[in-house]
Amino acid sequence: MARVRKAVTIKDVAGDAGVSLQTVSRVVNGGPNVRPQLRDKVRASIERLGYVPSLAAQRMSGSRSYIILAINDRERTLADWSERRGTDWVDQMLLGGILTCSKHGYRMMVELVDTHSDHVERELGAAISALQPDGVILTPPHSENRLITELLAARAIPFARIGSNAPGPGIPLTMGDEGAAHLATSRLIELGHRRIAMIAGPSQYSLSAWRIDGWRRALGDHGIPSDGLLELGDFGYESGTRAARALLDRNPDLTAIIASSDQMALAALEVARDRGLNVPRDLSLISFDNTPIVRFSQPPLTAIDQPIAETVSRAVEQLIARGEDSDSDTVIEVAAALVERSSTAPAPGAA
Amino acid sequence: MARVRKAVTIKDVAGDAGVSLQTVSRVVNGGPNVRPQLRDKVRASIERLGYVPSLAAQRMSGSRSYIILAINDRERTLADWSERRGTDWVDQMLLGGILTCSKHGYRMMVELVDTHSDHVERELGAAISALQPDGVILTPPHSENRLITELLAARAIPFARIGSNAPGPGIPLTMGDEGAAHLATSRLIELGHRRIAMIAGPSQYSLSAWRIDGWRRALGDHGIPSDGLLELGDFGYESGTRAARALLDRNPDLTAIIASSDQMALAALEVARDRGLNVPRDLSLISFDNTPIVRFSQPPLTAIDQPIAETVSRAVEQLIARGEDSDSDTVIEVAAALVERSSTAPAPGAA
DNA sequence: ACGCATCTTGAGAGCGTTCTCAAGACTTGA
DNA sequence: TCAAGTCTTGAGAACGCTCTCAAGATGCGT
Repeated sequence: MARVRKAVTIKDVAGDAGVSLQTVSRVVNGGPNVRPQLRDKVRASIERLGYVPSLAAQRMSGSRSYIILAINDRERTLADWSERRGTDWVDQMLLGGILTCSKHGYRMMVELVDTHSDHVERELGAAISALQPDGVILTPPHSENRLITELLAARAIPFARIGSNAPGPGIPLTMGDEGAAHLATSRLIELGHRRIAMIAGPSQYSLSAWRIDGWRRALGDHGIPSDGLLELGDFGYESGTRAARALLDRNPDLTAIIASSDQMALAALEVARDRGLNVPRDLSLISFDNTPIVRFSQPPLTAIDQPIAETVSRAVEQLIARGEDSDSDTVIEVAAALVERSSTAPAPGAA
Repeated sequence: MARVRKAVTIKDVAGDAGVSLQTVSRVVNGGPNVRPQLRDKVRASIERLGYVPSLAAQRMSGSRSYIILAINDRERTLADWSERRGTDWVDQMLLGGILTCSKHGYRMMVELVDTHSDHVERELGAAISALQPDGVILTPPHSENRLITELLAARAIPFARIGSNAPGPGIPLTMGDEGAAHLATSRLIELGHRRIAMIAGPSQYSLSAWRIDGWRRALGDHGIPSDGLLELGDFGYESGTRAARALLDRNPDLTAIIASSDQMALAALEVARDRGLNVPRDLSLISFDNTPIVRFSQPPLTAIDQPIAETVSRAVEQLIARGEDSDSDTVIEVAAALVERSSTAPAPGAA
């Protein structure tokens, strides 16, 4: 019926150590002015009783809630999830976030929000009111969603925008998309490829443009034209199939494709297989994301590893460190790396 | 500096609607005795002001925290994650849980606990003290970890044990492992297979034994012996490689393998490929889990879909519905399904 | 030694909500 | 019409913590 063992409160500790609540609170929060002798005594009591402050009570009195909220798009996440496609952003955010949060005594909560319509304000607003998080982490494409950023700014909730380098409220972080695309493209050029196509993401994502820029720049570095070598997808498998077919139809001499997501890359892999093209012998493939699925395809794909977890981790740290005034103009950039597996090889007929 | 727009509290609503705090509280919580006219008035105020109760304050006063905690093994999760193997249990728990929680106004939090050593009590205890969750969900093998179940029982926190059918405190739920293994094995027998091996999970998992039982029972149904056809792994890729090799070495006439995890199945797939065996022509393969990675292997694997999300969802519902006294003797069983893809085919030389 | 600043400690209020309990309004039955 | 309920509403305490502020203890310069 009633709780068997009532939770240990600060009062119990105070009684046990023979001091006031306030002193215990100071010790717990690392307050500056406590005699070492008393501090040790209080610490011993805390240890003995197994006292851990109640998050709820801390939130009630102090200003902090020790909660960082990660926002994800509900529709997209649920679709990916129910169709067993993998929900990498959510996973990476959760795990990257949890680790860094717990290092600072914080917790991470994941919230799925319908960011499509004007439900945003209602849903995100409700989450914020209920949780009163100390910070919010936004991922593309929500990082640049005016409705969201303005809501957060209006409520004075510190937030990080991943995948955005635009000025404005919040802390901007990027994952070096331009550089990563440049790196991947350069690597292919180095392998002798000259006809290198790009299956990019949808245009409402800034990172789509950055990746296209990086690809174009690498080609330009070597005076290679990019005409007819660009297709847009929506990161999903089907769009990858369509894009790969169009690219291959239009460019019979194509020897390499860079896809802006693992799903699209795997789709391209299947299109190639259907057409009797061997990857990597006839066609090299590089994908973006490096989620678990590309490790087990045949062949395993060379991929740009999106450092989502690390970026989220950085975001969490910034949010915690800065507290209230969290706006920043300097973009934090976490570099992406190229993980070479077996879907890339020298261009056919190249040295 | 200070919050720009102070959060809307129940007091604001009370003022706006011209009633007492208590009445607003009653309306919010669906209390029984409020005049319809007043209720509507209060609701209108809530709507207009965009009031959402503070979780922290609710927890402070009422008995509930509206938080369900999902426990996962830190070490295992982090290993799977940092090596990009996929963290399916965490994903499924999170998403299955979030959906059902939010349907009831609850939230789900994921906690990584070092369940290896005696850190359990410390870490889990701390999480419980800090969060004071209304319920905890345990997954294998922690569902049967005495240290954990006793800690939860002692603190009178309702909890669900997924993958456990043993008596004891908490709500037991299983995913029909015996039946699923029986189903998979029967299907292979139906396809003409007679030499069907099993790569099972480690013995500290009850579900390992259940799956073995189901496999044996199906073989027994048809008078087929199982000698020399069982290997144990640890669910990981490397263990799958070892097991598949041993099995194939020992049984040259093997035509089918059931693996107790996707990782082990993919390992078996590679072992087969190395030995020049075509899957499914020479060797059929069925895995357990049905995580995203098996959809994109070559060939895509036939798999038992572990209904983790649905099971977690059921667990959440039970936890919420039962409240305080959550012990149950009747095991809730969520059935697993067989998803046929391209790694299964009639046995070589069969009709 | 004295006055003043600084360090250390504690008392009391307040955070937003729900709980308990009491008071008033409204029924119902005779 | 009156007594005895039942509904409806509100007042005040309580939850566990941190904040503000004040008081006592200690240290410093002269």
